[in-house]
Amino acid sequence: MLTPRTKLLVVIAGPTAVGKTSLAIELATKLKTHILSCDSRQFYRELKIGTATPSEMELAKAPHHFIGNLSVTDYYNAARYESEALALLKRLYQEHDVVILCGGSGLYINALCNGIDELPDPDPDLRKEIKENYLKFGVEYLQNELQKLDPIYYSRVDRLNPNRIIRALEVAMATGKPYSSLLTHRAKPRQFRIIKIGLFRERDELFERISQRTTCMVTNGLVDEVRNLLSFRHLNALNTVGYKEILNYLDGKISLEQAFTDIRTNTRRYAKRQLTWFRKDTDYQWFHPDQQDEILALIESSL
RNA sequence: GGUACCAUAGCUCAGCAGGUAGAGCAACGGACUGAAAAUCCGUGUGUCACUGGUUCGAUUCCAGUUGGUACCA
Repeated sequence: MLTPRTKLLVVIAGPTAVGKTSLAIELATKLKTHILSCDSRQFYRELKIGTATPSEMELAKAPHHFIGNLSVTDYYNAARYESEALALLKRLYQEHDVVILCGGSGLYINALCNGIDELPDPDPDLRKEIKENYLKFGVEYLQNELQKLDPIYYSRVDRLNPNRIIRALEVAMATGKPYSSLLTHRAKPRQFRIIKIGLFRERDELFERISQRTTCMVTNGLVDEVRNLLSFRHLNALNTVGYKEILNYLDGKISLEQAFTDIRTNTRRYAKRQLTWFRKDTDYQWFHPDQQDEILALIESSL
């Protein structure tokens, strides 16, 4: 008796500039399948150069999804990604046994693999109001409100992180329930199996690649890309490594040379945070990006 | 060649009237549930250039050596 073949999601994750894109394309070509990008900034079609979005040539080699699918003016979040990616996977699995998820946004990868709790999207007016009070009365205001509305979360949250508390407050105010009571910390069941592959390079090697990629972005016209986005500078999508620094330059706050240096530094820090995130997920099996054959063998043995 | 000054963390530099040292930046570690390339927390990582001398004790004082900078030749 034949058992139905279970579908497989291959997660290719790792720090920025490690070489995820080209490996994913190679794998997708060999497995004749699609790539779901999971990069919270490559969603935005206006952010191309500074986010190292795959080139037209690369995109042509394998079907990609979630690249340039949004405008910087669109609102988006990890929960939406979860439902959209799940819906897309359902379709793709009708014709493919394996699909590749490729990206460096840990929260979004988790949202797809484990699910994210059902919480309300932020109400912009409410968020604005809380934020104004925060700016007026400081983080103590946030802490006091949280202690009243959700003492449990208050006891364990990082109380100096305004974003965390603002989110907890807006959920508590919108639902009338403590934020902590809505978090299940339970993984949602999935109709497919998942293998997680982490890509790793020595720090020196990674930093060298970051440095070279930054030089490349500049040559490819990053400054012009940012200049064309000046009217969108207040949007969250522009709060991104590569864009913030060039904005500082265009504002005359720093030299162009300094902006490049800052991009390199901030990209290294971003890579470090990504590594911290992925390291704690013990499901990852780590490979050097050159170990394509080993990775392919692992995937095929899982099919 | 002479004179002066300098040599302390990856970098820029404090400091010690003698009791083995500390800031900023960088770096490193961590947190993370609708902002996540975001946001936030933590950590000094050192042959105090080298070799001697004085001293109970030298990174600190003295001499020499090496390297650097400036000026004079």
